[in-house]
Amino acid sequence: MGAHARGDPATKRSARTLDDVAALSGVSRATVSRVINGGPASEAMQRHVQAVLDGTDYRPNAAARTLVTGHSGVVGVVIHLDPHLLFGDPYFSQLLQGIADQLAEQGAGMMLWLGNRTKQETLDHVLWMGLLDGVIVTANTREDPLVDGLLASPLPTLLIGHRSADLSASYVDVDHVAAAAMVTSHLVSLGRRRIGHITGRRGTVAGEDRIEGYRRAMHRAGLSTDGLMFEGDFNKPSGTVGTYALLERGIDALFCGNDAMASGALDAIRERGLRVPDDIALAGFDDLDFAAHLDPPLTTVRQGVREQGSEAALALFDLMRDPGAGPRRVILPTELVIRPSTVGATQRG
Amino acid sequence: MGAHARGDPATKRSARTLDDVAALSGVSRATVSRVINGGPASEAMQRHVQAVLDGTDYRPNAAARTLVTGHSGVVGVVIHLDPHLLFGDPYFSQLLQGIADQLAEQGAGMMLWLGNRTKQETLDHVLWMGLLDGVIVTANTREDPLVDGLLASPLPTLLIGHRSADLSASYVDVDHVAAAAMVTSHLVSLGRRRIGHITGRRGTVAGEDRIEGYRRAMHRAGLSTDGLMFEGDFNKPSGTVGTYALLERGIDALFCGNDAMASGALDAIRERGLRVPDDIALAGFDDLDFAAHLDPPLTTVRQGVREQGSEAALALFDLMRDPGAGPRRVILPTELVIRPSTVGATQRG
DNA sequence: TTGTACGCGTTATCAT
DNA sequence: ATGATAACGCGTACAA
Repeated sequence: MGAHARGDPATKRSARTLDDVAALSGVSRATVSRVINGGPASEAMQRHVQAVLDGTDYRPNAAARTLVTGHSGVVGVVIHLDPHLLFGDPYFSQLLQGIADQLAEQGAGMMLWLGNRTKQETLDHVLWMGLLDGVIVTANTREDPLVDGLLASPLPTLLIGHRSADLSASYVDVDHVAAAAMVTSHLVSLGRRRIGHITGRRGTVAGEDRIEGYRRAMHRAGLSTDGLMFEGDFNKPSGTVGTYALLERGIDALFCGNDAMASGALDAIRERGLRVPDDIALAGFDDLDFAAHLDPPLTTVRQGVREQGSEAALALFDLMRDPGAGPRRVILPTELVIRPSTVGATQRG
Repeated sequence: MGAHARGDPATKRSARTLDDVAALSGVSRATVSRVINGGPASEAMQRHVQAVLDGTDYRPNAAARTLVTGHSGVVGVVIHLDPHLLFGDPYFSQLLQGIADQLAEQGAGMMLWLGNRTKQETLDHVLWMGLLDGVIVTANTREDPLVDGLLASPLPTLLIGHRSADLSASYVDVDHVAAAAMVTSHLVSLGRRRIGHITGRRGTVAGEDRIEGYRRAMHRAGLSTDGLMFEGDFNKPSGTVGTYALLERGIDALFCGNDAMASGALDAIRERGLRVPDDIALAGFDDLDFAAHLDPPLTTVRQGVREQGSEAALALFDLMRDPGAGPRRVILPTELVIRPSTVGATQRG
């Protein structure tokens, strides 16, 4: 019942420290360290020590290693969001997957902070926890003391999304304005004239940039946006509510700030007995998995959320490797994915 | 452009180590350490050092602290699941929220591993990363080398869910068998006789335990289960497919292994032109947020997923505090939530 | 109450 | 190529 190596297939000799292994192999601890870390060592010595190593349950002490090298191999990830927003939106799960994937690939650990606390508390916590080599943080609102604090700290910081003020910051983002303009122009090109827009949450960069893109495209086409916008919050219900409102004012197309709201819009449109795309052409943003399986499949903007995550991790590693080389800025491409919700294929086969 | 304390509201004096602070306050570093950690120190000294401390940007070095104390204040969380299963299922997001919440509450950090790697790789990684005070891992399949490895390691380990073989392990779980029997009995009590069951993924504890509960309740009621079971996988599509299959064989009620599959079942039932609950009484398991908003709202089993997460964190802390006191076993209560999908209220208002 | 000094386990610098 | 030995920054027994 003791805490011995019960369950080990081959019973390994216990060696807690480098000195233990050194004693077991009859060499100095420095040599063992070199064998482990690939320092200069003769072929014979390599094999000898490695053999001993394999016969023990030795694991390097991460704290000691971190103390002397100055880096831990751990990066922080901060996704500060109201819990119900966080798990309601597949976007963040995918983002997390992308980050986790790439970090694992690089052999790095990941410390995670979700939005359960105030931003100030979270900031203190992250900074206090020291031992981080760098941090990835989602920057989705215009005002964000958490992001400010991280950027002001000595910690290498990489933003996912960015505010226009983040001039000297490193970030990964997509061009929301251009992408939104692209969708809107697509609707225009289909001959639609009264194109509504259900916006994302006020104060978010993505939400407001997409509004800007919508506005520009409409203006470019010589179309008015008066009374055609409804303030949503990125959640499905607001898509439904907003659609009822906009239908009253007469629209022939609708661009929703994200897929979730487009899904809600679809419910409202169907409930009113209207057809998509015949009566209303509908488009979303994100291309989440379900978008292709809606009825009809949804035209939307694909932004490779997962890729954003892994690119962020990659860029952070680059930043950590050479912090002096200036900020890393990555703008990922977006893609207009045209599906029957706008192009009007017949409903089914 | 230097890495100075630019951006600090009040420009703090830089103090990287305890010695720096000691020099600044004219005392020994031991005294500063005591003030920080609440050791014996005079009132006057407390105030004096604290004042100096507040005037600096000093932060304790986590690695050094960990090295000497032997604990890091960081716990690992391992949720090993196929990515598409992970983010398709709100269950895990909520679980993670519950865990993260409680860990933050306790001032602990959280290192996260998701299922991007093989279990062996993940195991090595977690163990290699040392410096963990304990680990929480989801145990949802019958065979799991990852869980086995963690349990065999010296790391305090807490399971969420458990296999019957995990006798000496600490875990938080619900009684799936009893809960599934409860739902099934509810359907029986409504006069239903041909009650179908769409199971969870084969090999999962939750899936097989719920089958067992269903079987027992049916047997107790003297009902046969022949041809009434369909093997699902916890995902919505399998609910739809399974429902079509079971409808062919004639059922008047359906118990799905989770809410996601029940949602898929609803689509199939509606598509066949049948009514819920009039023609088919429908029940799920989990009581995820959307269950109450289905049409009709879904009868299901609430299992406080979030609570499971926070209870797991709590139990782990308890285990770490006194590892000798034997395994901690927490069985959380479940609750049958009866809604119109079984009790047959009129469709709306 | 406060200061001195040692040890935590590792890597890195220096001789050899 | 290998072995002593000095850091790394902190907590804490022990001495004062």
